[in-house]
This record gives sequence, structure tokens and C-alpha cells, in this order.
Amino acid sequence: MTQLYSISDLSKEFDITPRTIRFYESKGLLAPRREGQRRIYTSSDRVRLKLILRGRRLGFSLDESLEIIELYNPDNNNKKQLKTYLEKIQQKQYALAEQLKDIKAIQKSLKEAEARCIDALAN
Amino acid sequence: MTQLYSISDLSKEFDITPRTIRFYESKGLLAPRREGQRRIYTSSDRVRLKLILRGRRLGFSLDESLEIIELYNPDNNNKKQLKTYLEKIQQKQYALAEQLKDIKAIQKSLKEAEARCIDALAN
DNA sequence: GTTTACCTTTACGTAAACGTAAAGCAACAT
DNA sequence: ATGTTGCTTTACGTTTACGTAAAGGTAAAC
Repeated sequence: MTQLYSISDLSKEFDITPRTIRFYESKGLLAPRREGQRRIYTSSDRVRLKLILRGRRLGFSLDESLEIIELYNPDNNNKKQLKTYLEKIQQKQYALAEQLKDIKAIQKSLKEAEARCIDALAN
Repeated sequence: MTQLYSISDLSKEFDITPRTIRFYESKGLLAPRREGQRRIYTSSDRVRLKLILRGRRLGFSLDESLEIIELYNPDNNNKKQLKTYLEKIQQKQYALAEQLKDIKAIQKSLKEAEARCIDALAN
């Protein structure tokens, strides 16, 4: 009894157009089943879409998002590949740490600007 | 004795092309002095460029970056404007907090994937 | 004095991420 | 049977953020 979704279900839930979802499919980021012509999305597809949109919010390209998503499920069989995966994972972790620094720097500047604003308003 | 920079100074320092810097100028993000034809950048221009690139790393559009940069120096004279600025600053702070959540979520997933990788490699 | 280096403008080209219009199938509602 | 709703494909259009030639100015270097 796993949940299934139509394209408009998902487009409404995530406030994107069906076009966007189809575009992601055309780029290999999604691969829903078909029932006749219609696309049928599983809850696993839905999670994938969620992850893609999270990447989008962070300024990742679709390729980057795809790469990251694929890092979540390493193929535990191939030891050689596993090492490569591990390196990629750690590279991404480093990049994310940098991004975190950037955000915190902006937050700091905004806090200072906020304080100056409040101060000027109180005089 | 304040530092001055040529366009190639800055392009080398930040590893971007002169074209990129000129493009930012054409979009109103930079406004260097001229010495004849040549562009002369002050250290304040340099900081602005740094901020633009930080925004770029975070997936901000140039318009967004410009908006944020302008939030750093509120005009303390106009009380009415100050209130608007304050609201904008707080909106950005909220958005950044959300972005931070996104990053931490990815970090968590990557940590788990990393652990599974290490585990599989150790068996 | 002309190469060389560095800068300039103008302008067309391009990749990514969709938007949008056209034309049509398929099922259900009237 | 026919409109409405919701989906489909195809394909050209658009915005953002630059890339990339083309053609030339200027000034130091040889």
C-alpha cells in the first residue's frame, strides 16, 4: 500500500511546474514508471525530487545534485568503487563546510547591519 | 596610500576572467574609477567583488547578491527606509537559516553514507 | 619603430534551467 | 457526442551568467 503520485500531485506539493519535473526526468534525475502514457511516481521518486529541490535551493546544478544523491547509496560490493565514493563524499563534505562558512559570514554581517539599524531607529 | 588594483590583478587574485568583472560592472555591481580608459579598483571595490563571489558560491543570483550587499550599509538618515531595510535584513536572515538547515541535512546524509562506506571497506 | 603586454569596446555565441505555445490522447461528466 | 480536465510530446523561446572572437588604444621594452 505504498503511496503513488501523479505529476500534478508532486508539482502542487513542491510548488513547481510539471514541466520542471519532466525536465528533471529528461536529464536523468527521475525515472517514474508509466501507466500507459501517464507517469506514476513512488514515494522513493518523491524523495529524490525533494533532494533535487534541496540542491537547487543551495545553488547546485542538476548534475551536482545528481552526484550527491548518488553518493547516498554506495554500492557496497565493489571495493575499488567504494574508495572512490568515499573520497567523493569527503570532498563534498569539505565543500559543504566551506559553504557553511560563507553563510555564517553573511549572517554575521547581517547581524551587525541589523544592530546598526535598530540603533539608528532608537535614537 | 590605499591599495589600488587593475582588472587583471583582481581577476588573478579571485581566479575569474576580466570579462566576468566587466560583466558585474555592466550589471551595476561594481563601479571602478577610470584613468583614461583603464579601470582602477580600490580596496573597497575589491571587497565588493569578494562579496559578490561569496554570493555566487551560495547560489545567489547577481541581483540577490547586490541586494544583500546593499543591506550591509543602511542609510541611517531615513527612518522610513530603515524599517524596510530592517525587515529585508530579517527576511534574509530567515532565508539563510533555512539554507543552513539544508546544508546540515546533506551533511548528515553524507556522514551516514561515509560510515556505511568505511564499514563496508573494513569487512 | 615596432613588437609585446595589457587594457578597451562591441557583439555574437553558449550552457543551464526551465517557460510556453501547439497539437493531441484518454477518461469522465453532462 | 461533446466539453472539460489532466495528462502527453515536440519544439521553439527566454533569462542568467558569462565565453569568445574582432578590432583597436596605449605605453613600456627591445
